[in-house]
Amino acid sequence: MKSFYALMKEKDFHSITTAEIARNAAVTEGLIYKYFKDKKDLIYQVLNDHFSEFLVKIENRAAHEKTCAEQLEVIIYTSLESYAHNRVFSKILLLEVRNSPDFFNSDAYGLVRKYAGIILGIIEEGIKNKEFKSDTDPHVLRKVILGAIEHACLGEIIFGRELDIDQVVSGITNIIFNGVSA
Amino acid sequence: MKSFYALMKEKDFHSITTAEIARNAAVTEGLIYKYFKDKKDLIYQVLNDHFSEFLVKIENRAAHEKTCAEQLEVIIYTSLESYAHNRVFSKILLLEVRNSPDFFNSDAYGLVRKYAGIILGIIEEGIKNKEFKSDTDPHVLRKVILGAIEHACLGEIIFGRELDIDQVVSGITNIIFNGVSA
DNA sequence: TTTGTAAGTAAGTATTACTTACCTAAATAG
DNA sequence: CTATTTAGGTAAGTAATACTTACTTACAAA
Repeated sequence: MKSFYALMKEKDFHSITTAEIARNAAVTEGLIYKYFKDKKDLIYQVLNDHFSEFLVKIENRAAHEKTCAEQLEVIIYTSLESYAHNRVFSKILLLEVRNSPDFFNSDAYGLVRKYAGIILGIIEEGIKNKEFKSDTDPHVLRKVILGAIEHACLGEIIFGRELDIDQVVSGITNIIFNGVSA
Repeated sequence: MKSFYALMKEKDFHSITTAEIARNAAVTEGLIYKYFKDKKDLIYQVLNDHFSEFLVKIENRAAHEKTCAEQLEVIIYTSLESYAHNRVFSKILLLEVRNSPDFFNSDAYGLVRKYAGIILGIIEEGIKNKEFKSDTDPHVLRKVILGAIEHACLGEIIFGRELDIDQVVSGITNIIFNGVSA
């Protein structure tokens, strides 16, 4: 996993060969298949590890905020920060696994659902306690938040562009909470 | 291209073989490489065709709206509609091409940039004519819009879930224009 | 009538994900 | 203290598949 992770820093999944992973880890190719079902399984497990850590961070930080708006803001911040600081993690999650159907049966996808569930819970709570407008569609708001987070990272992941996290977070939250209509 | 397109309806890019594409088109494998640099080039050209049509539709419809808000709304609507009605198109664009660096040198990517440019132009116009708040960050607003559109389609693309376009469009525009804070 | 070019084929080749059969060492159980 | 299971590891395959090469055919234009 370490060897594969290191290779993912430099190139995309498809152009990393199993021979390369093995050589880099100073083992033989066959050994990979003692621990992983196939090459894809390897990427899922790496993702799983990083997503676990990420989730813990999210939950801890959100627990320290009182309003739902603040909780959402800290989740947006933490997500952008994690994606930006760990390019391999975000590369895997946003570019490499979505096109393979079996990802959606993996443990890693279970964590993604948990993450999405936390956000939905906060939104619903915010509507219930009148913090958010009652006509807000919780699922759509979640789509907007997740979509904004993911799209905001793409430039960084793909082109290596620097991302000004504070600026983007305040931009996103400002739009979502207050809207842009004058 | 037709043969490949038909196969993309049923399976993902990686599990479609060149042999299959050729057989399905009643030609030999070698012929593919007379017209396309490699397998990836085939997908880029299919995407390019569909994106061209999509762009025309976007531009036509937006031209009929007067306010910038209405223009953005019709773009969101048309994007969701196109993605939802053409699963292969959206599968290619959102799941299959982003992980290959050479996509970003393709003609198809040029069209994506044009699309993004149109949206940015409308946002900037809206800020200039005071339709949108002056502190709106145009690039961030665009990220939110594109992210929301793309994320909204993922469930449909990946799991084949039905998407209620009108509901999602009004949900997204309501959030973006008016915000969710009570 | 010649020639250049576009459309097409058949039979490769190299790469690469994955498998199989085997080996070794160290726990663990009787 | 021995016997046996099991975890860690290897070497040498194999099948599949993206892509290449050298050749053929048809036909439009010079």
